Amino acid sequence: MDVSHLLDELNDAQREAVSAEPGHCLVLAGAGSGKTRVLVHRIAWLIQVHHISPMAILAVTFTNKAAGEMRTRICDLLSINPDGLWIGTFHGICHRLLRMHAQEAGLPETFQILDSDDQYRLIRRIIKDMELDEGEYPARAVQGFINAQKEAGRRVEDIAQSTAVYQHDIQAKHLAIYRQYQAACERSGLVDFAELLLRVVELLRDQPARRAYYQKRFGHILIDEFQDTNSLQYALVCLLSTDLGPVNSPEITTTIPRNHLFVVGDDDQSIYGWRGARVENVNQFVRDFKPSLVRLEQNYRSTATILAAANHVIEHNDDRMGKNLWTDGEDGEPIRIFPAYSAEEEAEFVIGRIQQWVDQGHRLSEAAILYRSNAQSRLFEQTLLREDIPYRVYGGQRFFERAEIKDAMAYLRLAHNRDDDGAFERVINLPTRGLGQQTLQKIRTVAKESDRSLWDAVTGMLKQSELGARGQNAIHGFIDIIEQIAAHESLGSAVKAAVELSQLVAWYQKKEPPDRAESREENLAELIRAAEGYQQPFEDEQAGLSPMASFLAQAALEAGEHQSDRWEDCVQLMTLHSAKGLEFPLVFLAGMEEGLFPHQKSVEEAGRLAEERRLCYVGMTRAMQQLYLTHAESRMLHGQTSFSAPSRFIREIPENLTEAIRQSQTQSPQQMWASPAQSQSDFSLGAMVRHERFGLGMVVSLEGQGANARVQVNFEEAGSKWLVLAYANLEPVA
DNA sequence: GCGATCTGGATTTTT
DNA sequence: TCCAGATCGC
Repeated sequence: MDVSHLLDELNDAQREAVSAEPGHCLVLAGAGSGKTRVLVHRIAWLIQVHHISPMAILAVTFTNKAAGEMRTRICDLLSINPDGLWIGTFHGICHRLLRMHAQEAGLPETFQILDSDDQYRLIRRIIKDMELDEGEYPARAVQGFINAQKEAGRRVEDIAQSTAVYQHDIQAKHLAIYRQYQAACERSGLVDFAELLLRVVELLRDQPARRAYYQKRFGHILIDEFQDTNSLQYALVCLLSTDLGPVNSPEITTTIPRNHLFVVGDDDQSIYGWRGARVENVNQFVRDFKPSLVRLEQNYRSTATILAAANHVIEHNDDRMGKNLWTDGEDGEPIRIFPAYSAEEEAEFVIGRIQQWVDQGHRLSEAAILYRSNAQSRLFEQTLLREDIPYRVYGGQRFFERAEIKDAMAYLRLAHNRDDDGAFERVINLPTRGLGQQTLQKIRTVAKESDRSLWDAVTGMLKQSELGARGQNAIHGFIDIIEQIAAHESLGSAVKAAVELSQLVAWYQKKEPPDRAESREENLAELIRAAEGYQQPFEDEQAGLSPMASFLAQAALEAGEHQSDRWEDCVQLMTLHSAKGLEFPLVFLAGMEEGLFPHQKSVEEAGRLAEERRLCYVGMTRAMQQLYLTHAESRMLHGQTSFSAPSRFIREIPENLTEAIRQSQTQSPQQMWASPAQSQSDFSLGAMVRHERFGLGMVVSLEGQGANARVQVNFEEAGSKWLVLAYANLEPVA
């Protein structure tokens, strides 16, 4: 078979990776270096050249989107549908394994997935039930604690046994909540996201035969975005590998042919440390598996100037694996830096430049405005709205996260599994059917005392007539609805029944303004349509899942699009985090200010600056042709005007790669930072200073050093305002 | 059960 | 400033 097409369009490094000999391989893939292409071609290479069965290949990604894209591209490349090939997210794959081995993993066959929102609600409920102070034990923090424990592979028992730290009251309480939470999950047959992974890790760890089976089956394991893996995911990879001595008993490993890991990642693009991702896993992988190493450094996206600038910024980080992006393309235009007086002016400037871009015959959708935090989108949106320019904001609520969808889904969940207490709590009185807190509390108490689910408890209480007449009626009605939904055979009609019988639409119409209610109604209609057209994945069917179970799992695992992607031509607005993996001809990094980016919290907490810098690197490398960095001297933050110096990341770009749009201030940002004249020693209490905009003022206090240095000034000309400023924005007056 | 009012907190996000 | 969540009064 002619396989030249698999290598023809690749550069040397890509070719080296795709055709790497059996053994482990680590591909360090810089931004825009064609990493997905390498993964896809590698899989095709394994199938067509090494005649590996698709069944023996496991490809893991981080998002459903990436998994879908990879599948499509493989289909295109091979022009066959590689059935049996496992491509999915860590969670998707673990879900699949648990469906196949529910019993062995200690789960009921009907187990359902608890998404973050469900998890949060459940934890809050438990904290309330335990009569703990919600101020002292915020559910969010406890949720973080529990997930962190699970991600470290720690069960309640593991922690309870490990001594000292958990003797303190707070930790002991956290642990107690964890215990209650886990018990509640088990009673209801619910599995949270971390649990999906942990159960599989435990299954493979404790059952050598199973482990051996999958080690043998998956001869080739490919993992994307390895820098984003957490401890649990790393543990899973180790368990699936035949090579990691300590976890495998010799009698088993010797009988299994060696399997191969192909890992792709970029330590410079690790931006999810705050949610448990461990860049260290990349180095750990090198130590544990001694892979061959391929660097993809040729960039096909950005101009040489943009790459040079990004390289300079990222070089300020230590502990890199080292990589230098290059291109054989053109130098392109300089990085443009705009110092705005205010955030409003920044927005106007950015949108002005976008209009110019369009006037030059380009498309709106080629322009992206990237920012550090979501709140920054507001001003841009206002300005775009005023100028009547269409735009799209990424992020926000996704389809299956919408309240009305979750409501309807709770009816379905309950119809599917009566023990789902989370679902019960959510809709037992929604729409309100006259059940008060008292009745509800009574039901909870009974359930708790008899260690039964709420559904069991309430049906029991009905039989014993332990409820008031009104409550009795209400609950009868509710039970009736659930039973009716459950009686439907097809998924589509069950969902339709859930939406109709629940009378959610009427409820929202009564409760909310017409436009809001209308959108909810549309979403519910969309839900029915989605259910009616739902095609159960082959694997789910194979695993013996009912369409309903599979639909519910899908909804939790894949929350759907943020917005219906109307393919309109519009400006793209998103956070730097959401921009990862995307590219745009024209990119604005807005709000490049100390305190905002790098964010204050990351500056304060030791060791978090490097990740901010990587985020900057990610942002810069999104740009194909033009890159603007803008910062505002003043902006409204939490209802107060605050003043900030330009971001240190601007300073880290050599001046010869940049062009200052306005030399309004005394110096360019680079000079502001570099100039020895602008240091604390040049200011003293009571000294007079001048500010470009606020005029003459007097120094009333001084604090901080370097980037965080601030001086408080009383500006008499500006109506005796006391403003806190960066030194760099002030000029001493003799 | 629900609207009006008060309060506190405000990176980043996928599964 | 702006939002969500808690609290209060009917």
